[in-house]
Amino acid sequence: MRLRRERVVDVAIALLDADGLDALTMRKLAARLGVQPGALYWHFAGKQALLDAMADRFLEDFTADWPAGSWDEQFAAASWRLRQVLLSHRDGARVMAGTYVAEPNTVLLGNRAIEILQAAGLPPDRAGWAAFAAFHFVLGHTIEEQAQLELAGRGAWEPKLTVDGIENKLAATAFTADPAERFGYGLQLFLDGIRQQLAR
Amino acid sequence: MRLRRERVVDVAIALLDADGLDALTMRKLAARLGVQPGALYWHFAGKQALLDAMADRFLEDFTADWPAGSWDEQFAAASWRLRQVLLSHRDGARVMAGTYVAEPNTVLLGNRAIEILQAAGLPPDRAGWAAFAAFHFVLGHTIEEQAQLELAGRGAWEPKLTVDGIENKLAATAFTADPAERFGYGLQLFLDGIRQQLAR
DNA sequence: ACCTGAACACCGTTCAAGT
DNA sequence: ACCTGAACACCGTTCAAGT
Repeated sequence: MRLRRERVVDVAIALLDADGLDALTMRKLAARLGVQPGALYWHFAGKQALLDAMADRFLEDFTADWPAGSWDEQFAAASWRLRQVLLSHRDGARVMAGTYVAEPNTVLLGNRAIEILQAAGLPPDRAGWAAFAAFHFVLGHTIEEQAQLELAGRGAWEPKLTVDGIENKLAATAFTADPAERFGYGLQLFLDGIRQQLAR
Repeated sequence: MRLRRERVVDVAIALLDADGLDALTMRKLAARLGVQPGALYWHFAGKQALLDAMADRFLEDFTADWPAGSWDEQFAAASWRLRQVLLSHRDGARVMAGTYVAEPNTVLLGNRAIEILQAAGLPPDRAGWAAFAAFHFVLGHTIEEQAQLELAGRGAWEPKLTVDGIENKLAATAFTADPAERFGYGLQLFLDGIRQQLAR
């Protein structure tokens, strides 16, 4: 069968969803594929290359059905959707954060984001920087959101609201509120900032 | 000597700066301390606890000499300084990104950021969410900045400006421009967003 | 072209026992 | 209180050799 490379990514993602990123090893993956560990290195240069392929798979068909509307509606919808895609795979955000933007679907998404912002009126380079900043926010937020999910799922979960006798305000606001509400607020902050830039 | 725990962190950071995060292993650290690997587990519950302590050390004296000025000047200055601190240690941003906000200096910094934004006029919870969003931006930006430094230092560095025949616009804008300029732009976007919120 | 067998050079962590 | 000795249960990666 000539569909090996794709199947490796399929099973790797299944393993990720089941056991998490820390438990995703080349050896376990090989075992599940009924193959020797070394065989994987014919298909992928190394573990990171496999992770890159997995992250890119997350974004499959992402740009295919793109949201309609004004530039800020499109940008907001895409951001919400990216968060959703990352949340739909265990440790999804952490996987994506470790990759470099060089795989096809990732490039397509980045280009699309830049085009939206350019069409809105931002200069090309600023559009790129803004897209990057937004990407960092979504990743950072979702990594932390999933980290909380892991901790909650693994039992022991006390937010540590005071440390060394001083109040942990960041923890208090972050762990109490609804993650989606927090995400929406950060996104709004970002969009307001771009609008302000456009007004200049 | 009763200063063991602190010395472990000292040497761990020295090892990080010299060889990078991937080469920082408990066994190498133990060897450099002239001790058996197992000995480290008397001082730290595990490797992550050591990493947490290292990240918190990065922020030592951070809140001690806090910038003066209006709320946005203070916030901007603190952001620039955080980036600088992370850049001053190899893989510094990646180390900090892996930790949870529960160590003393990290908590102090988070609280300070929230207080600034609250004094500016943001409600307590919004101040926390905004501080988190800013933190995510700084970390995300600096991780990627250091990833580029690693790649550049390790030789092979061609930005891959096209992939599968399509242009990689994100890479083009991100790898061409001055990182500090990009950082400043993202920060401005963020501050503009907060000002917009305050105006409502 | 694709995989096996078998090795190399490591890891983090635990824990009885020592001092 | 702090560390040793020694083990346990793994890792990612390479590469000749097979088919």
